[in-house]
Amino acid sequence: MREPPVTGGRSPDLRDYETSNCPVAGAMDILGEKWTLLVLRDLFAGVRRFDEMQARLGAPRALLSKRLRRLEDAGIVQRVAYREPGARARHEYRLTDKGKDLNTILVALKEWGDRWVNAPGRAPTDLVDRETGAPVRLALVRGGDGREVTARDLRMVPGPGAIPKRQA
Amino acid sequence: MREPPVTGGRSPDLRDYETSNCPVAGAMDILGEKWTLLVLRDLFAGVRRFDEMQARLGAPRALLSKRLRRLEDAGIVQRVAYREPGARARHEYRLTDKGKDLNTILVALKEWGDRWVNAPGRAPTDLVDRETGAPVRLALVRGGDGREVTARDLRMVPGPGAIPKRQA
DNA sequence: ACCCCAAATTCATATTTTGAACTCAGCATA
DNA sequence: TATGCTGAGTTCAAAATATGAATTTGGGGT
Repeated sequence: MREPPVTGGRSPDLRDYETSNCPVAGAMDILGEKWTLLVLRDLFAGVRRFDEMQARLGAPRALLSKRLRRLEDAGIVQRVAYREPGARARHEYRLTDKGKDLNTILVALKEWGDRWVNAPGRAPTDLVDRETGAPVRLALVRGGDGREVTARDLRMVPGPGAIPKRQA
Repeated sequence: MREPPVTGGRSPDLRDYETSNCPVAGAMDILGEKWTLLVLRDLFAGVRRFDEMQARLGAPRALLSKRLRRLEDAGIVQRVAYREPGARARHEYRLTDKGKDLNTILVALKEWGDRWVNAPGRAPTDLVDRETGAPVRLALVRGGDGREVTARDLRMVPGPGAIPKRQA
């Protein structure tokens, strides 16, 4: 009756566990509001000032303000004071380590968008190795030997934090 | 005046290009509505029926219905007819290739959530290699030799589809 | 003919988002 | 001392979305 999941083997069935501590849900709780991931895209692209971000996004100023505050509260961005010569002190937004660690999420979105949304071979940006200039991409790798595996080799199993449902 | 982006080198500045064809924006346009990525999480976990999904998510039925239709229209899920013995024909939702390719996005969200949202070392699921059982993770790899690189080695440069802004 | 079930749809109420206008603080200029 | 400018917001009314409960739909089984 229960058919195997896309990412999974025969058993155990992931559906027999609680979703309350799901890390995807936890991440989406912070990142899932409208504009938030695009704000982060801009931060990764080096945009740090409110007005520049607002102009690029076209988001309502009130929303942008709200989102930046939420990201600050979550420890993803940090307000940093700066002063341009002959202007008063202001502040800009910078990614914290927790924020920079969102990198793979943005890269994954970019790669999927490049493959399925835009015209093929017309990506507006490329990711390259800083030293060699060789293209860089996201891949699933096996711990230990660091060998690449395909999505079909992947299996999801209950981890140390899995919470079984009563009455499966 | 322009400070270097987090992911980038000295120049060219990515902010001098249009954002209209941004693949992240394109992806978020489809995936960015409330519940959508959690629906996909469930589909990856093997949930295929409307009611089971609704019960797990706690989302309003109307929304879930709307989201599934949108994912179907986008070619990410497919309605497939099935019949359980002694019941009438129904249909279930399955990921298409385009949908399965969202895998890395979900894995990236999972990994970030595991690192920053949940209690350390208490991930509810582990990703393992189907054959060896070895842990699998997402990594940035260099094309050609397939060597892993760090986020600090990464640089974003304008690609073939980059559209310069007038009057930079 | 009547009941059950999965898969929705409807509808009234809440919450969010939008866009334009307004505020605020401090430097510059007169 | 007043006036203006600029970046970074806040306010507010209208529009769009989300919520949750109740209802509908289309078969099949008894």
